[in-house]
Parts: sequence; C-alpha cells; structure tokens
Amino acid sequence: MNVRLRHDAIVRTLRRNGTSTVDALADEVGASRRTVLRDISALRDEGYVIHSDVGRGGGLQLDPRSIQTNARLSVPEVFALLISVAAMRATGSLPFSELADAGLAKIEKALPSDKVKDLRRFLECLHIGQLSPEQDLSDMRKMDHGLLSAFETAFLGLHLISFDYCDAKGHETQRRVEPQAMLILPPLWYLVGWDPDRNDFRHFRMDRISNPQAVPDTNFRRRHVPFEDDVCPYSQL
Amino acid sequence: MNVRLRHDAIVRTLRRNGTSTVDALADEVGASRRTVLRDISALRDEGYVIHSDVGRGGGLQLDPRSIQTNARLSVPEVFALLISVAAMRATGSLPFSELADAGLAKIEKALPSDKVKDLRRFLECLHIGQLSPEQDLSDMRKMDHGLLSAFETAFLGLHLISFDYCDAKGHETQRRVEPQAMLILPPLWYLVGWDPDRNDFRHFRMDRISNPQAVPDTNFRRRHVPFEDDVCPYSQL
DNA sequence: ACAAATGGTGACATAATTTGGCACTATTTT
DNA sequence: AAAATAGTGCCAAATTATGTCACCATTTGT
Repeated sequence: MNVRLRHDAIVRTLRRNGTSTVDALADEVGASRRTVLRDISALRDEGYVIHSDVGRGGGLQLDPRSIQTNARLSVPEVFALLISVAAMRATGSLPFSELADAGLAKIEKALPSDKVKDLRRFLECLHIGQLSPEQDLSDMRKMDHGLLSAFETAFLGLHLISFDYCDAKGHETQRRVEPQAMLILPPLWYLVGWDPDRNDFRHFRMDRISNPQAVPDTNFRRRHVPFEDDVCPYSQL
Repeated sequence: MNVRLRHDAIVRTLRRNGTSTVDALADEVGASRRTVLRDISALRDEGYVIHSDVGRGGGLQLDPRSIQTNARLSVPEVFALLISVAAMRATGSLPFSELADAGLAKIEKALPSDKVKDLRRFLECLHIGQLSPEQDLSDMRKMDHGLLSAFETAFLGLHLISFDYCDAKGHETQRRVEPQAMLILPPLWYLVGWDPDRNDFRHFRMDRISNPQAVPDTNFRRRHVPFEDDVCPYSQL
C-alpha cells in the first residue's frame, strides 16, 4: 500500500473510530507498528493534532478541531475561494469565464507551501458524520439534492424539481417548479421557481424542502424577467 | 525534490509557459531528461492531456481543456460540492453545521480513488491567468473582493461595502451599502444591500461593481425583513 | 508493588522505489 | 543532411520506505 493511501486510511480510521491503538491501526492498514508510528509522526508534522494516551485503555485520537486551531488560512479566505469558483462559473462573464477554467488546487500551488497544507487540511477536515465512506457520500447527496438540483437547473436549465414543501403554517404540499433563481438571505437560502401549475413565481425556503427530485424537463425555459437596475422589488420585503 | 512536487511544478510550468521542451523542464525542476519523461508519462496516466510536437520548435503543451474532456466526475457534481460547503456554512443549521465541520478532501476519501483523481484535477485546473504565483493570488483577491466582501458581510455582518457602480444607462455613481442578500438570477449575480444614505434597499449587478472596498461598519445591523412563505415579491419581476 | 498495555525512539539491515545515464528510434523543421 | 525534438528500454546507482528488535516511559488495573 502506498504511503499516501496509508496516511489517508489512518486519518479515516481515526475519524471513524474516534480512538484507535497503534497496533490496531497497523493491523488495519497492513503495515508494521513502526511504520504506523512513523506515519503518525508524519501526519503530526503536517499539522494534524493527534492526541495519544498510554497505558490500558489508551490509544490515538484525532482532534476534530485541529483545523480550526491551526489554520493559517482563514475560514473566510477558503470560503471566498469556494464561492469564487461558483461565481466565476455562474456569471460566465470575462474575465471570470477564463478564470473558471482554472481551479482551487492551482490556487493551492500559487500559495506558499505551508498555506497549501492548510487548505488541504481544511478540505480534508470536512467529513460526513461517522458513517462509512459509501454512506457518507450518499447521505451527502441526499441532503444537498435540493440545492444541487436547483443550481444544476438554474445554471444549466435541465431539470424541473418536484418536492414536498412544508410552509410556515405547517401545511405540506407537493410542488414542482422550474428553478429560476436563488436568494440568499442569511442565514436562510431560498429557491425561486416558476410554478407551471399556478403559472406564477413562487419561492421556497431550502430547509423546508424535502424529498426533492430532479426530473428532466423538455419544456423548461428561462423566465427572463425585466430586472432593470432601478427597479427594486426588495423595498417591500 | 519530491515526486509529487515535481509533478506539480511541471504542470505549473506548462500552464505558465504554454509550451516547453523536456530539456527545459528537466532544467527547471532540477531532474534528468529521463525523469521528466517518466513524469510526463505518469501525468498522462492520471488523465492530463499533454500534446507533444517533435522537431525544431516542438515541445510539450498541456491541453487546458483536459479536465472537461476527461472528467469522470461531472462539472455539476464538483460544482455541487463546492456550493454545498458554502451552503452548509451559510445556513448554520443542523445537520449542516455538523457537516460544515468536515470537508471536500474527506469527501474525496469517500469517493472511489479514480474519482478522487478527477476531483483533484478539477481543482488543479483552475488557475489565474498567466501571472506569477504571488501575483496570481493578489489578482484573485482583487477581482473577487466585491463578492468576498458581500459574502463576508452577509454571513458575518462585519463590513459595509463602498464601490463605484455603473447603472444600465451608463451613469457612474459611488455607493455604499450594507449587504443583506445575494440574488442569483443566472447568469447574473445581484447584491442586495441596504443603502443608509437613501434609507432603502437597493440591488446591484455584481459585474457592474468596480473598486469595491470593505470598510468596518459598527452600525451594521441585519435588516431582517418579514419574508413569509406566501408573500412572493418575485411575481412582479 | 507489579504486570500488562500502551505510545515512543533509535539502530540497522533489507526491500522497494526512484533516478540518472546511455544507447537507440522516430519525427519534424530548417 | 543536420539539428532538434519526443519517446523507449535497460541497468546500475541512489534514495527512500519498511520491518525487526531492543529498549524506555507512562498509565491503569489487580
């Protein structure tokens, strides 16, 4: 097994099990005790905070907050990078579209090497609960399906979304809309869609959407609305 | 020099120079011709599309679209991941906030290893023009400053943004607003802000904003507007 | 106090991998 | 024809990774 893969396996195992001993890890990754210890040391050099307790009942423990305490790259910075990518792709405007043909790892490379580590670690620290790798992903997909579909549709114009919606009064209805826009009103995200059944725009709080499903929509069209600079529909909000 | 670092250096050099010869690369990364050729071969195995021309004036060329043609991980998929992270952090709601303590590289690890490569490559392909590493980053910062500020403010409530705005009629004005929301109406992004001078909401096309500057704003407050589920201000759009 | 379980280090031989050098081929441009 | 270039196969040398073993330090349970 590759060094890098082994390191990944160790980190993954520690996250999953919470606590593990050197011998258990060695057994799990199929390497010797000494090698695992060397790996642990290497991971620490990379900035992982790994607690260790000796004696009976002891073991290794990966501090889940290690990224927050050690990050030289601030969260807003990383956040900005992530959002930037989205924005570049979304606007499709120069110089953004040119920039959008590029990527975060390239930015990684433009950063000093110690910052690269932090970015990598930040990305690495995101994990999905305590599930198995496979479940992690499917869970992730399920949770973000609404959001994903909305964006996919909004940006690519491919799908109509049908979902269950629970309104402010607790009434549950089944809806289907052509997503047209996203409104971010922190801390809430809204999906703005064209409802073909009601022949009008409707908006939905993302967190009240459940069981969203994207269905291919051949009739989809961009409802391009006159949205001139000096019309401000938000005054009434 | 590490293998991985050398691979990165080669990719970076190819992107920067557009075209380069094996010998030049060997010189640049401080390795032998043979080793560089092996590296090129390895990069091709990983999916990089590297064109080569023999003879005088020939050389190696990295196809900038290699990610689009070879990605097994679709662009929307990756896009969804990026957006998801932003969304998680933004909503601050469970289970999102829990998820937000995790990361893309962890998702990477949950993916089959061939998908990991694609994700890495996608991230790697983003690059910032043809500038030097240092300039790359500062340019990046400048370009996305408006967006960054908007989000930073919207999510953290820290800053007021002042900027030059060119409206639809071509009139340029200097504005300052407290960012309150983002509206994504593909392909355009709008910033929705509270204008303390006009005492009203105003919205601005992100691409018409120039020279944005974030200034600390001690008076900032969230203009929390009644935005009930059945009020739909978009009907009039 | 003692034994067992645990993390941690150093040394050294062995195994595995990477690298460089060389000879050679094939293609293109001048 | 000559020069410049990419590409391949082979092998020895260099480098790095790994395993084994001996040993130390700390903690916990009996």
